[in-house]
Amino acid sequence: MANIYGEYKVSMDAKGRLLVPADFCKQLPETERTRFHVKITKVGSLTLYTETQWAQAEASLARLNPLKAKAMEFKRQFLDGYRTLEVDSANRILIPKNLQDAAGLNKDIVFWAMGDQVEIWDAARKEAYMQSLSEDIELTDDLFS
Amino acid sequence: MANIYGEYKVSMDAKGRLLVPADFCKQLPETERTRFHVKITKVGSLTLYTETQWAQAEASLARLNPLKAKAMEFKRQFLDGYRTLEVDSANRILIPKNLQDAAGLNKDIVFWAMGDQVEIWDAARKEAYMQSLSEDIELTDDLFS
DNA sequence: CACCAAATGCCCACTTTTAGCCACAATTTT
DNA sequence: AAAATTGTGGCTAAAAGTGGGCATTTGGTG
Repeated sequence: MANIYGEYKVSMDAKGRLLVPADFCKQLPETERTRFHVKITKVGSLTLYTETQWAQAEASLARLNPLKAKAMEFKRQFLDGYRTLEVDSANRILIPKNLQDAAGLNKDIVFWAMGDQVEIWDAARKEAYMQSLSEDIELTDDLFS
Repeated sequence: MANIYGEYKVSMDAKGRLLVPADFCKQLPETERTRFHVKITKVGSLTLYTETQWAQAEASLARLNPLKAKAMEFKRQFLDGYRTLEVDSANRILIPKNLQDAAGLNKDIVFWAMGDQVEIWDAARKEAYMQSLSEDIELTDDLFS
């Protein structure tokens, strides 16, 4: 999977539709441009998965042992606030109300591709979040896997 | 990677395009002249990466452990305000609006190559920044790694 | 189970932005 | 001083981005 990068501003319309930025889209293989998967994150944004990325996540979930309570709890936690989104004829995705609310989305939205990870943020909320990280994080060995 | 040096004045046009100074360009291998990577810095300028430099940064990012919150925070901090820029037929790069704003770019811009690091500054802002460093910084041992 | 309101899908039309040119001014080289 | 290179600005067609109408579906409610 080629990594994709970039921060793109888009505006959400009254119906909750977001344009998938053209530059962003072009970085994806043709086949990955018509459907996405989103999920609420712990930090108040949405994560966007491509079809392939989601397939991987799904495969992991499938391997969980259904007889283990903890495993099922993990699954519920992981899938809380998950949706599949189809891209419309004008290259937009419709964000369901509950996800809009969870991520505090207003008009100004940021599409943020960070390699293997894509996030959708309310512009103001991202601003605030970045502020909260204000001091520099040191890059120490233990941050690597 | 050959180090490159020099400070070049360029002017940004109404569309936000910056000429990549010819002298600067010539110091780069042919293959590194068609695409650059930029990122907002903490001091209010932009950092320019060549393709190879970026590839290195990317490789480091890829090694971060996605399960560590701190690591992901670092990643977000690092990639805040990042974009890939293509060079146009007249050797210019188009600086996206949000980066222009973040770096306070007006008409007079400075391209500043400092060896392994290239920065893009608004001329006035650089002036002010250099002023703010007014007294000499002593070169003590602890400044080395 | 019939109704209503909200949410969604689908389509079209309009506005804004941008990529890709081209022309030319300024500077340097021959 | 002619020619080549470098730097600047602007035009235009095409693409990107935005907004709204209306039909259909969904889910809740009396």
